[in-house]
Amino acid sequence: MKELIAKYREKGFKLTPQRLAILKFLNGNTSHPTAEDIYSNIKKIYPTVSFATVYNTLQTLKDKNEILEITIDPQKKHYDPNIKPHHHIICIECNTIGDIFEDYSEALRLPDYIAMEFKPVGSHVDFYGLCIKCQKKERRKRQ
Amino acid sequence: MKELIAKYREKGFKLTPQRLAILKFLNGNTSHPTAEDIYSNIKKIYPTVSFATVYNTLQTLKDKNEILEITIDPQKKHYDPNIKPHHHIICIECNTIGDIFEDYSEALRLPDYIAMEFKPVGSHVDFYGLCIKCQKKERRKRQ
DNA sequence: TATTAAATTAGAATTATTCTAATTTAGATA
DNA sequence: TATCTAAATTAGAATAATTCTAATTTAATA
Repeated sequence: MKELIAKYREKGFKLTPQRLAILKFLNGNTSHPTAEDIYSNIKKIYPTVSFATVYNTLQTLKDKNEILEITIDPQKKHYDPNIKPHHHIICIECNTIGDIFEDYSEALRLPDYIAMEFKPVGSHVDFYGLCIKCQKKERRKRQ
Repeated sequence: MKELIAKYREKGFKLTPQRLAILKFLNGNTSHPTAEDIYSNIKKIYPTVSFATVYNTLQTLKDKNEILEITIDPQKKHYDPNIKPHHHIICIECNTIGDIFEDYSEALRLPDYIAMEFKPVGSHVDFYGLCIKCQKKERRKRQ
């Protein structure tokens, strides 16, 4: 956490307690929280925190390339503090998101006809499926 | 268009003029319209059409597997009448979406550790990049 | 310690989407 | 062809996610 603080101060971040709480919450978090998730967690410690602060901080972190915004859930955005390029799988039942650390970039070549229209800068694979919990629920239902 | 009508009537669709206009608009459309795009287009012909009708029809079409909902633009959903599985590339400047007809499924194997947590049912690749128009704009800016 | 640019806040505004409940209508049936 | 009814349409309200506003506070520097 010490390094975290040093790191953000270095980047010109003004380190407020709210912001620090958000950073702490995100640090190493693999649950892909939404803004709402972050807000309600921080609110426990700083009951006056506002959504604006959460969104502002997320925006700043995005701008500084410290978090990824994940567009895989049709309902809302999720955030991921792991900025190493990776992919995701979302459960079509409960929307749980899992991380996939696998480099598919070699295989993901664009066909020529589209390379003429777009210059790619990156790619991301959305897998969708059923998480283990929802698989079990499905099985129970079917019996 | 004749077949289109027959096809939907077969499926138990009640064919109202508004709905028909939506079907017509979507048929063969590769622009990945949003609900708003569809609404404003239909409104030209049926000025009293409501968003509810557009969303209802989209929902029905989704249920009947006649269109795909695309979650690639963080701002809103896009719709695609091409239900053949394919992938997309979105311009990070103007949000234009292009289709990529390429089967990557062989390459997109899930690593074991995640296959234990999720049973995959599908996948979709989001490419992001710059469309040709925005590439040109960028070049102009840089000069 | 004073200064100030940046951050926080409550709450309003905006945008996308969904819901409601009254009305209309397509298509089946008599 | 007229009647019936379940399904579709509508205006507008409601909801949910996100962004904006403008007044206030504060972290970090000088």
